[in-house]
Formats: sequence, structure tokens, C-alpha cells
Amino acid sequence: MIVASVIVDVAVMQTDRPFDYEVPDRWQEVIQPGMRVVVPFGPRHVQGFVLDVKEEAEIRKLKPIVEPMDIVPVLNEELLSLADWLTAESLCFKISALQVMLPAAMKAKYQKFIRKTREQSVQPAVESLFNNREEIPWEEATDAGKLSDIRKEVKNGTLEVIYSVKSKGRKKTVRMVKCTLSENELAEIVNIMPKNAVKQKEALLVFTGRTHHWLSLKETGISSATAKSLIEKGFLEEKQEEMYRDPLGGQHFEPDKPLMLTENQQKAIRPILDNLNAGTSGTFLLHGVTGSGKTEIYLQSISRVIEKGQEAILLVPEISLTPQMTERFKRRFGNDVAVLHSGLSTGEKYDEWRKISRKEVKVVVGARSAIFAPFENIGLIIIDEEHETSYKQEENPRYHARDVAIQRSFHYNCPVILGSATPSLESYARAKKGVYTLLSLDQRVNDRPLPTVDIVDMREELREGNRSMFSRTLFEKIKDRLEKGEQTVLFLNKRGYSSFIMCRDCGYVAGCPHCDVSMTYHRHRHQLKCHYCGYEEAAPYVCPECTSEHIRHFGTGTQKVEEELLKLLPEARIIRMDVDTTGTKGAHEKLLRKFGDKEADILLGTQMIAKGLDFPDITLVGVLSADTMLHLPDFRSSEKTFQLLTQVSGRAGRHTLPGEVVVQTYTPEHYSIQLAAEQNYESFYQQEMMMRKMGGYPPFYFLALITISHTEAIEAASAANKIVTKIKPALSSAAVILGPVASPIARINNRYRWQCLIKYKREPKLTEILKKVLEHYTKQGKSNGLIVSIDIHPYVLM
DNA sequence: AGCACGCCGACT
DNA sequence: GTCGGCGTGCTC
Repeated sequence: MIVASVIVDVAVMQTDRPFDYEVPDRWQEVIQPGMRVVVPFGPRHVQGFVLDVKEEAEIRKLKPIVEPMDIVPVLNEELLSLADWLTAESLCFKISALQVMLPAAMKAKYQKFIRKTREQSVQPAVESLFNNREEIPWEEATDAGKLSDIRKEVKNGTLEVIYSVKSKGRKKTVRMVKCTLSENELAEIVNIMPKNAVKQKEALLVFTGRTHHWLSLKETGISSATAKSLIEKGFLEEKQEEMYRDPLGGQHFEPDKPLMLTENQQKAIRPILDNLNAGTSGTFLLHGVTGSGKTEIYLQSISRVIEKGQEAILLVPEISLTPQMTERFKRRFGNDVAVLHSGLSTGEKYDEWRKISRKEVKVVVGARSAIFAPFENIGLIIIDEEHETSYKQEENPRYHARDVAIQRSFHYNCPVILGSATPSLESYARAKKGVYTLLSLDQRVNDRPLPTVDIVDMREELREGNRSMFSRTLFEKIKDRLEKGEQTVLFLNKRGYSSFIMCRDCGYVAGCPHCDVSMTYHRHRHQLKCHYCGYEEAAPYVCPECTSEHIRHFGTGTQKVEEELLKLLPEARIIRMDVDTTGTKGAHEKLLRKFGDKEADILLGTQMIAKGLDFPDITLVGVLSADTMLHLPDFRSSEKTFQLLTQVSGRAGRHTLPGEVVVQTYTPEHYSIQLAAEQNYESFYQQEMMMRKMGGYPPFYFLALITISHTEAIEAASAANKIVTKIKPALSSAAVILGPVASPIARINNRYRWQCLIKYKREPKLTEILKKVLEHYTKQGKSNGLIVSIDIHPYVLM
């Protein structure tokens, strides 16, 4: 017997192993590892992934596979073994590892129906539900309170429950029609048709001179009713043809030519090309200051890869996947590029994925999950802005795209390029140790000078009576740019500055009733929303604690900055970019285009404007408060501040006009601010490495974070204690366990959260130990409402 | 996760 | 006596 071993789509510990199924004779030539199948699982049907096809089963009684969901495997052998690696590395369920590799459109959609087995009588009460339909949704019956009646009928065999499994996404199709008649027949039939069949005659005449040609129904202009009757008469034939959705709206891209590389760029690209020619794996860290032409190096390296007949993946942070970037790749590589990012609809992502899978493209440009692009001959993987934290997925499987990239490069013996102006300490340290090859681009293309940076001490401003959010220096410079017709970018570090509601009399802050966080104020709807659990409520007009009316929204949101700016400079044309103004599809691009067309003087925004902005007339960048994230309880806060300031400063003076940057801060002496102003990465690295060494943080130690949550605080705390006592003796003496302590966010969604942080250098047995912990606490009966989650190499410690 | 099976309180 | 509550255990 042919047997398939299948991972089923049930993400719990108990089912996190393969189940064997019989492969029915009719599928024996079809079913292969890497395919999705529908299998019976208990009383229902679920989606599953075939891992293996074999001759013998582990157990005797096997159920047969219901049907395959794919014609060809959706995961190749390499991706299947990558899923093994991912499962082991991130301690996730196998099914999660498999699913993360595919577009959301390929996740299963489950529906439950009830159907009458024969025309036999069912109780009138049930009969009435059907209302002449063949089958009705399960929910419809249970909502009507007929559950017990239905159970009875099912037992009698007069009703059956149908479990349907479908893919979520659909291929887009067009209706094609063809005239089956010869030219002569067509003319004849038009003649003998009844006079009143005007539409049908018209329709047939469309095919004059092109019978037996497939035409899209839409093109012919024939209505679907007309088509239907002509098909019934046998004059037309129809079919559905698959087509791709076009996220770029038919845009045409003018092809461009590779640019001449500077001496600096040539020196940097040489080792990469050598490596490509040799066909060996290896990781390069391309450290290039902003504006040093990293992208051109990417483009030319990829060109080489395509020449070799291989494929390339370029990852960019979600936020910088701007039309500008896409355009550059489309112009260089034309239709050989697939683009994958969150701006696409589920269907569009599905289409891009299929283009990749069918090898219709050579290059993928995409955000984090594009690292799983189903290529089979990868020649190069590039991660741009490698320091970006968005490359780490914060839900299961908790993977870092950088690690996946390197893992895949081992399989394909291809190089990986990590590019950044401000590399993560981890990567830079590895480059210094020789684990990665360091390539430096320390000059801007055309030797444009870096912008001058002014650090303004906001405490000083306050002391001198300036209570506005603009320092005098910044304000003067903005005014100056307005007069000269040059552009300004104002950057607000929104994290730590979310607008919340506070009572000025008693200090009450509106918090989420289910989580220990303050809620964010949304002005347009006068609503408060919790970003952790999604809870929403109307914002109060009086303080619920002291009934004072002096309750208002606090913190400097972009809206507030805009208001104040308009008060001070009424003539300024401002574009505000934040979650509120970029919510709709394409809004992001539209606003940027507007700014690029000089329809505004000032661009005001959050993180999202820190990257990729490249307009010639930006000569001033203002950072309204540089240190908001500096005081977060996060060992990476200095690094993030340095990166952000460097990044933002890079927006100014990229072309002929020189740029200026004003950085406002309450802690001007902080090294991350000072050194960002000097654009001195090397010194920052040295200084920050010292801090990390003292604190015992990466890159000197690895981290693993265990979070334990329960609806009762005591339960969470005691379980956390137990876990620590269990783990401690199993680790070497070099490992450090911090905690257990209550999480910085002590409660989310009414669950109390405790955590412990493990710092370690070399613990070969760690994942095994942690897996045991997970297994222990997910065993039913033992878990008793406890949820344990483990994040290896965490980025968010809350 | 679902779902069935099974064993105890309030109803026709 | 039965309906239905949710504890326990299984799914090839």
C-alpha cells in the first residue's frame, strides 16, 4: 500500500506530528511530498501537508486521503527541510512552519454544512430550515436552536454533516468565448435567426472573420445572458482562463541601464562577484553610509545572478518598500520581478507567489516573508537595511529573516548580502570577527557632503521661555526654507509618544480595562483604542475619576504638531503622514508624490518617512524629539535611536543642494545622539559594545524569553517560578536567568503575564530543555489555563 | 482545535 | 426517566 505521512492543520502540541494516510489508487501518480491534501481527521476534514510518501505505515487502520489540493507540490524538498530547521530553531509547531512559507491565500478555509441524505422525511422543524435548499450552513441550523434535532437526524442517517476544506484565495479568471461555427455557417445562421433575436445576431457578427478564436467575453461586449443562450444553442463555447491580477495598474516602466560604479563601489562589489562566480556560500555585511549607492550594487549583483541563470531574493523592510524602490527594480529587470509586500491584497500576493513558483520571474523584492520565495536555484539573497527589527516575526514561528536567509544560502551555496548604513551590533560584531565579510562604502556617490547636524537642547529652550515644540533654531530654519522654496521634513518619533487621554486635575489616564496599557486616542472618531487587545470605547468628556472637565488628549501626536505649525506658519503647506492619513490603499504613494511634485513645503511624519525618501529639494530635516525611545526599557534603545537619527539625517541634501539637520533633544549629551550627529558609526559601535558587555546582552550573550500568562496572577507567577527552578539546573553555570518577574506589560487581554529572560553563550541543550517545558505545560490537564510562549533571540522584551 | 463520549443535576 | 452541562481524551 502507498502511504502518505501528513502534517495536519491543527496547531496544538498533541497533533504536532505526522499522521499516516492511505493514498487511493487513483492518486498514486499524483500525491507527492510538499503537496496540500484534504484528509479526514476525527469526524471532520482538514488540510494537511504531505511530508513523505512511503510503502509501509506505522499503524494498521489507515484512512484514505480525501483529495489533493494541488496539482504540483507547493513546497519543494529544500523548503520542506527548511521547515524542519525552522521548527527546531523557533520551537514552533511544524504546521506553522509550513504555513508561513505560503501566501495567506493558500491557508485552508473550513465550512460545515448539513445536507439531507435522501428525499426522505426529516422532522418538519428541520425541514423548514432547508427551505428547498440542498444544503445549509451549520451555523444557520445551530443559530436557530435546532442542534439537538439535527443530532437526532444525523444519528438516523437522514441528515449528514459535510466538512468542506477549501483554499482561501482564488485564482482570478476571465471568461473566454469562441464561436464554433465556420464563417459560412455563421452568416447563414445570422440570416435565419428570428427577427427579435437582435442581441444574439449582433453577438455572432462579432466573430465574423475570427470564428474559432478565443476572445474574452468582456472584450466582445456580449452580455452574459446573450452568451448563455448562444452557448446553449451550441454556437459558442466558453472556458475560464486563469489570469494574474495587476497590482501596478498597467504601469509601464522605462528600462534603465546599469550605472557606472564609483571606485568605492567597485571595490565593494568585487568580492561579491568573485563569490558568485565561484558558487560558494558566504555572508557579506555591506556597510555603506546613506547615499553611498548600495542599491546599485544590489542591482548589478543581481544582474550577474540572472546571467548565470539563477534567481535572487531581495528583502526590504516593509516600510521602505516604496514605489520608488519597486520602480527601480522594475526598470532594471522588467517582467523578471515579483513584488511581495503587505500593500497587496491576498489575491495579488497569491498571484505574485505563483509567478515565482512557476519560475516566471527571476527576482523577488519583498518584505520579511518573501525569504520563503519558492525558487529552486537561488544565486543570491540580499537583505537591505539588515538592522531593521521588522525582519523578526513576532508571532509563531518567531523567525528572523536573516537567519533563514543564511540557512537557505547553505543549501544553494550562494552568497548573502546584508546591507545597512547602521548595521545591527550583532552583524557588525560578526563581521569584525570574520564570520561575515565586511565591505565598506564610506563615501557618498559624487562625494556629496553629509548634512551638517545641529543638536538643540530643549531644556535650554524651556529655560529661556520657549514652551513650543519647536526650538528657535528649528523654527528659523523652517521659515528660511519656506522663503527659499526648499522643502523640509519633520520627523516625530511617535513610539513613546502615542496620544493618550489624561485628566489635568487628578492625573487619571484612560487605560484599557483588559490590559495594563494606556489606550490610544483617535481623534477623528473621538475613540480610545487598545493596541494590544483591540478594545475600543468612546473617549470621555469628563474625567471618570474626578468628574473634571479638564480631561484631554495628551502627548505630541503628528496632528498636534501640524496644528501648532499651522498656527505659527499659516502659509506653510503641510503633508502629514501617519497611520491616520495613510490608512487607505495607495495613500502613502499619493502623499509622497504630492510632496515630490512640490505641492507642499513640509512633510511631517513618523517612522514611515525615515526611509527611502529621496527628493532633491529637501534641504532641512528636523527631528522633533530625538530621545523619546531612549528611555524605553529595552537594551536596544540606544541602538535604535542611533539608527533612526542616522537614517533620518540621510534624507537631507541628497542632491545638489546641501542639507541641514536639526535634532531636538532633552539629553543632548547621550552618546547615541552625539555620535549619530557625527555620523560616526564606528565610535557608536565601540561605545555600545561596551554597554552590552557590561549589561550582558547581545552580541555577548544570546537571549531566550519565556512568557507565562494566566487569568490569575498567582497562577502565572507560581508557574513562572516552577519553570525557572526546572530550567536552572539543566543549564551550564555560564548561563544567567533573569526573573521570573512580572512583564513590563503585566496584563494583556485579562491575562496576567510573567516572564524570565535567559542569557547564554553556549547551551547546546537549551532548545531541547525549552521544548520539554512547552510540552509539559501544554499537556491538557496540566496546563490548567496556562499559556507558555518562548521567543528565542527576542526583539521585544515586553 | 474540534468533536465525541461519558457521567451528574433540573426538567417534561 | 431524559436533556444537557462541561471534564477527558483522541484524531492516522
